[in-house]
Amino acid sequence: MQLGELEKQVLHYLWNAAESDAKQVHAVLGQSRGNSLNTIQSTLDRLFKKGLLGRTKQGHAYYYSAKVDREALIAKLITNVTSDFVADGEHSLIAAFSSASANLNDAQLDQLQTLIEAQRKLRRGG
Amino acid sequence: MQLGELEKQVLHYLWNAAESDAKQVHAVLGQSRGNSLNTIQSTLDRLFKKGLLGRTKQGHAYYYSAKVDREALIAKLITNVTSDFVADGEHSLIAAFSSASANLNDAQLDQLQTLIEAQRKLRRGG
DNA sequence: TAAAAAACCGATTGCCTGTCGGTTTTTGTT
DNA sequence: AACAAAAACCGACAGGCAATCGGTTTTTTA
Repeated sequence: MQLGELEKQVLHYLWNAAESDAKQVHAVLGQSRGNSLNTIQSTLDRLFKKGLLGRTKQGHAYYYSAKVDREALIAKLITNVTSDFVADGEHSLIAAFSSASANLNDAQLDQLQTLIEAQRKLRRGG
Repeated sequence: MQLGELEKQVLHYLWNAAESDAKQVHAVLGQSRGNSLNTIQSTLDRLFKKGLLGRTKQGHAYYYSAKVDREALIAKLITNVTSDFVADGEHSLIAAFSSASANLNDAQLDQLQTLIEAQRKLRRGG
């Protein structure tokens, strides 16, 4: 699943704003980019069809909100883009880590360590 | 940088085979897919232009070989696809892990832990 | 130097995002 | 119910990229 520039901007917007209708998104993004309201509408619709946004009709218009948060999207994109290169049973994140660990600095390594510890604690039931 | 299906297959092939010319790649991949030799040639050329393959002329034909290994490619793809969603100083893998950690089983958690440890060891110089 | 092999060029198809105009449907209001 | 306004929906076109080759040029080799 490929994300275009406008699609990314819309996602960013919806991660920081309350659920919005096309008009509102257009007021913020479309204006500066010179897009028509229709363009924003199409983009919202495409993102909805991709499962990245949810929507409910409120009053007269659809209100859109992000269905996946930023972290989940990142995880999803990583899985998508790497799945053809990781073996069965191998978790893409782990494969990814083996590939990229050298690019993490010490602080980031610590951070990951902490996250793992937190996850373990959760599983121990505490 | 978007990779097509054939491009991925070619990369896979070249990770496991000695450097090959278009003819050889075609013999293995093109045959089964019903591609013409030209198609394979174009694909090799595209991958070369993308910097993913290297090539040298030996005898009468170019011999191609992978210029990036699987792990490096995975890392590159991850960076590409996530860069618009991670802040400066943040690493996409860590963001991804925050959201996906719950999906890893205990063994995978251990595996990651081990990889981190290995990376630390490397940095200590041993 | 001529035949064979390979490289290179250009064109077409198909898919996806961006972009909207125009039409239909929905909604809210007399 | 009728109508105007708002929004959704449809369809079309442009631009970019991978896949796909036919055909021509260049390079090799015999």
